Amino acid sequence: MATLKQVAAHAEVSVQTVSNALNAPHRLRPDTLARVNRSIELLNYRPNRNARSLRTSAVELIGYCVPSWPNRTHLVMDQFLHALCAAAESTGRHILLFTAPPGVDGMPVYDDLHARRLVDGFVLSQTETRDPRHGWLKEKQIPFISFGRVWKESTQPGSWVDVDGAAGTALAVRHLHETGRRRIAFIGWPTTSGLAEDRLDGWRTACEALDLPTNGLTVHCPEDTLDAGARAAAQLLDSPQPPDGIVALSDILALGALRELTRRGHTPGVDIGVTGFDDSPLADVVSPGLTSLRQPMDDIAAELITVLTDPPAGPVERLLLPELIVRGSSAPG
Amino acid sequence: MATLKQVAAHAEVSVQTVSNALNAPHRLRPDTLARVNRSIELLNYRPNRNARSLRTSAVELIGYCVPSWPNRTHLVMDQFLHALCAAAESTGRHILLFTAPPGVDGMPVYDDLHARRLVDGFVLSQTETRDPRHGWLKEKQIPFISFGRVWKESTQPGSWVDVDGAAGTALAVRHLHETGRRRIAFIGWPTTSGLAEDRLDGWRTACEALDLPTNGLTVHCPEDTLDAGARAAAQLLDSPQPPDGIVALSDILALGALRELTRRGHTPGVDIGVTGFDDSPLADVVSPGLTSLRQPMDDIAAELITVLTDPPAGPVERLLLPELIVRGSSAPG
DNA sequence: GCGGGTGGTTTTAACGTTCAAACGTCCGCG
DNA sequence: CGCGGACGTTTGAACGTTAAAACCACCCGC
Repeated sequence: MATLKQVAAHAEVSVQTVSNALNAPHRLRPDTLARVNRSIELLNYRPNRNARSLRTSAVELIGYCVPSWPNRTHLVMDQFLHALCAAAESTGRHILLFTAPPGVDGMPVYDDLHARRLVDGFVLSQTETRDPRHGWLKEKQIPFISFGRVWKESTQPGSWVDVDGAAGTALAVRHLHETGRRRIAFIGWPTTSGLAEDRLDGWRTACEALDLPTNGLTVHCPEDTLDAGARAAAQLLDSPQPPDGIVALSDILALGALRELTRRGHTPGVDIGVTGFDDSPLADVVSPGLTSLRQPMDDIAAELITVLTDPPAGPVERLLLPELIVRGSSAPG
Repeated sequence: MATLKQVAAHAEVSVQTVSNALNAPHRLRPDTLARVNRSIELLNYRPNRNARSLRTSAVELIGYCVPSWPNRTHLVMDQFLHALCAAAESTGRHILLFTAPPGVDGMPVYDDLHARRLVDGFVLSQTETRDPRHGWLKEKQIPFISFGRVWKESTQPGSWVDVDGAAGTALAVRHLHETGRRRIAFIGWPTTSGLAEDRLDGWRTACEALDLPTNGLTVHCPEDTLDAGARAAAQLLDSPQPPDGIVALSDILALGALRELTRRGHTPGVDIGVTGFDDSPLADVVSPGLTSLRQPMDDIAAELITVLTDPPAGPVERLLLPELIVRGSSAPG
């Protein structure tokens, strides 16, 4: 494995000149630069990142705690990770994975990784209501950026990027309205979760803006399962004035609803329009396809990495819009 | 941030003695050790990993290329990643994520990460038929371990760990047989994929061992979607002698089959037993629950890390058994 | 012909750690 | 009493890189 020293010897310049050829090429005379580059090429030199990091004290690694939500399926994690990696790589950085206990118990792990200089900072996700990690990291002056808001706190420590769930469900409502639906229901989770409240708000606001009814058109499912979605749909369909559109908080709930509709002989997309959230791989794999709100993973990841690695003066608080992917469940072919 | 030097000054010993206190405590006199440890504690010292790696030329990081299979849903990736991280951490290592083009085009990325000493070695997954990566890495003497076999090669470069798909489907067949089924069908993929062939073999062998019929009881789906699974089930049910059990190659196909059964008024688990493969989160989220074969992720990950970080003399080739998780789709509760 | 830049290159030192060798002290043994 | 060895500790050097300062030509203007 070639080192700077060997390249320098080969190109008959000093070590520092080779270093400059890589980090500040404008400082070299063009012919020297060419000669050095030839030697680099010839010896197949690659800078040793450990030596560089030791000197500059920047490791160009970003920590990400691999999530393990026990009871919630995480169907788009691979998309997120891929986007995050790609965004990091576009700035010459990489993602380091680790595990940690949830909540404040995990903080020593974060601290240790940072103190031992394994990472420069962290990307947080799976943020929870009143997530303690943000305050802790801020306190310790460890760089981080949050994907997701710390709900129900008046002021949130640090910067965050999130998807505008309310705008998303509003988008779904308007789409269903445009395709002729006039009674649009919402299937969600209990509003103890900030995310659930956000998406519910969007649905309600959009309905009111369009003069659509909202009374008796919400069901809160205790869990995120197909059965729960199916039961919610059944409850709505059995009501005196059943809906002709359903906005679901998640793809899983939406798929459950679709199953119930099909079971009762309805044709999703024709009789009743249904939308989900997240555009998980499943949305494209069922029939009819499930209309769903895709989180703009590439934009999210790019923003996360930018803000983390090159932080502006003040805190960044950035909401991104999801995109409605229309499939057969709301507007057949 | 405290350094060895500062700890040494505080404990009134030399730098090397502090280093020894951490790496070879038996060399110190007990009272010196205690004194040094007190100083370490007091100054909250954490060794700088970059400096250590520079000296020892081992970074204790393992590269893993974040998969992006375009048309195949990867529902258990989060489980795998979590297990892999945990296994790495139990040996003081971590996982570094990266992206790379598929096949041989991605190899420069692997090479670069290794040459620049960002990683010590790699864990490969998403191995394909005649995967070129193994030979390439072996050639370059870059350490790696494969999760998954390179199918259809007589000899595979390097060590691998894999799940015994044939044993899995055989397990499913015997389970369905024990619960009284006598015509057990198989829904799979075209046998161009080694994995598909493996699981098909297991089904066939088990059926033959039990004197069960196999003729006209296989369907090969071109894609891994719910619809494909549903169509396959329909085709089987429409045949002159319909099956009373279905072993599916994937959870997705199994769920498609379940949907078709329900649609036709059958009761899965009672009339017909169905099993899937992978025990994805969905298996537990549908009703009735889907009986499925769980890959022993923790064992797989532990084995991968062990073989990679502490390789035995010869190549390791290790098949692990999946575990049958019985739910309502095969044996209602 | 001489002070003052300027552009290009080299020298020196440092980042924080570990390895290998040197060192000093104490002990047992002949 | 002196010598070899074991034990515990320190010294010196090195890992591969970059920041900062020093250096050296060379050119310019007066």
